[in-house]
Amino acid sequence: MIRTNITLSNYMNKLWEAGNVGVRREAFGPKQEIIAQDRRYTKVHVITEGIVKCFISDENGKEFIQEFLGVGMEFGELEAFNNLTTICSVTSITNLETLSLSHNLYNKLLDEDRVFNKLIMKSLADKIRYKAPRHSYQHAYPIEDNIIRLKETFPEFTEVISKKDIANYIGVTPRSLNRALKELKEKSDRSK
Amino acid sequence: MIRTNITLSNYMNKLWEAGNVGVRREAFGPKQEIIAQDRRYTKVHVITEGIVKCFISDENGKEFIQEFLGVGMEFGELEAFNNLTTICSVTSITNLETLSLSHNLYNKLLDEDRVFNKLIMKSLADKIRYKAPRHSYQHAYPIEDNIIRLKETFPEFTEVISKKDIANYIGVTPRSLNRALKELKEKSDRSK
DNA sequence: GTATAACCGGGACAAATGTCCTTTTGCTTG
DNA sequence: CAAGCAAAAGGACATTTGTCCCGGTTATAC
Repeated sequence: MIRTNITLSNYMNKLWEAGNVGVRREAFGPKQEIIAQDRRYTKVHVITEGIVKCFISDENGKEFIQEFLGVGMEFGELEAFNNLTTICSVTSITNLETLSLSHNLYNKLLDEDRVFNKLIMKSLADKIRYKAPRHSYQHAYPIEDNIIRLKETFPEFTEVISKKDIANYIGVTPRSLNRALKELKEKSDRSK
Repeated sequence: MIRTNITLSNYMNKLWEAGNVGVRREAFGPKQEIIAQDRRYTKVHVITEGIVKCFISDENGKEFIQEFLGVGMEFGELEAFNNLTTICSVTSITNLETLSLSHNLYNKLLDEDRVFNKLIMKSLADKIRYKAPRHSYQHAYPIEDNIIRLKETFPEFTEVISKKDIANYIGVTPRSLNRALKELKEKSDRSK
């Protein structure tokens, strides 16, 4: 549920420690908007500490959470390839630290640093791999099954992430999520 | 709805014409399974002619279509990065021609051919960019709106792609799709 | 030509989910 | 400690979507 990529954060830290000009450490408090949807930016971030949510919101203000990103995940990178506007907003959930670099430097590293190039290529491929089954599963199964599944992969999810965000992640309303949670609880109570 | 990437197919054709050893042209009839889910393969394909559907199926045989891929789109590439099993099946809808290359050659080209590397990087980034808003939209809006949207981006969709596939693409049952189509028709009839 | 099978389209009902709104809970702040 | 606020819970009803099944059409074989 919360994705990570330790290999990449390790590598970024190494670049930073090597004093690579242009790599900057940034820090944010919780609930800060680091990237807004439909805007242009010139930086890529790699998370070194904390969790963000990455979401699309529509005209009615509804949010649909794409992913929760943890240590080692990058964001803002898609726009480094094609100079388009962002499709997601990115907001910190916890305290956050990132290493950021400009599109220019990012592309330069991709060109000149094979290890970096490979890491980013894998990171992109993983994002694709991850998304496909998730959306498929969400469509095909009722809410309850999705919650059970979440609990399995990430038991502490309610402690870190708000109910509203979880609902937006599964793609249902908070009301429906509650209903499902209640029914799950009743079922487990009965079986005791 | 049917994704393409002409720059990539052009480049692949150039590689092929240059007699690049290991790039092979392959041809398939309609409804052939080129890749099956949860298997291992050692080839990457780039489409040079035709359309495929790329889908996940669950234990109950339900299909969820991830994308329709047209000329210039690649498939089987994710597994070249991490040697895992496939997450999607890929089946031809029309007659199909691809240029295929082994994982080895694919990775070699990524390493040695900067133009190729950049093209693939962009292609991966585009796949991510494309998926996010699609699933978001499908969740947030009723079936009817999704159909209207399909019609706008791809008016001839019913002629090429079967009803069942369209339903699986939107993530609803054929029954629901029919209902929505009927209501749309009635609405347009009334306004005449 | 007729029988048989496969394939829609759609009716009727059931189930899941959303909407709206009220109540409860827990936490912050003065 | 009380007041105020934001998040969470849930009741009541509406809407959407799924499930099951039937009847009609088209294709196919003999």
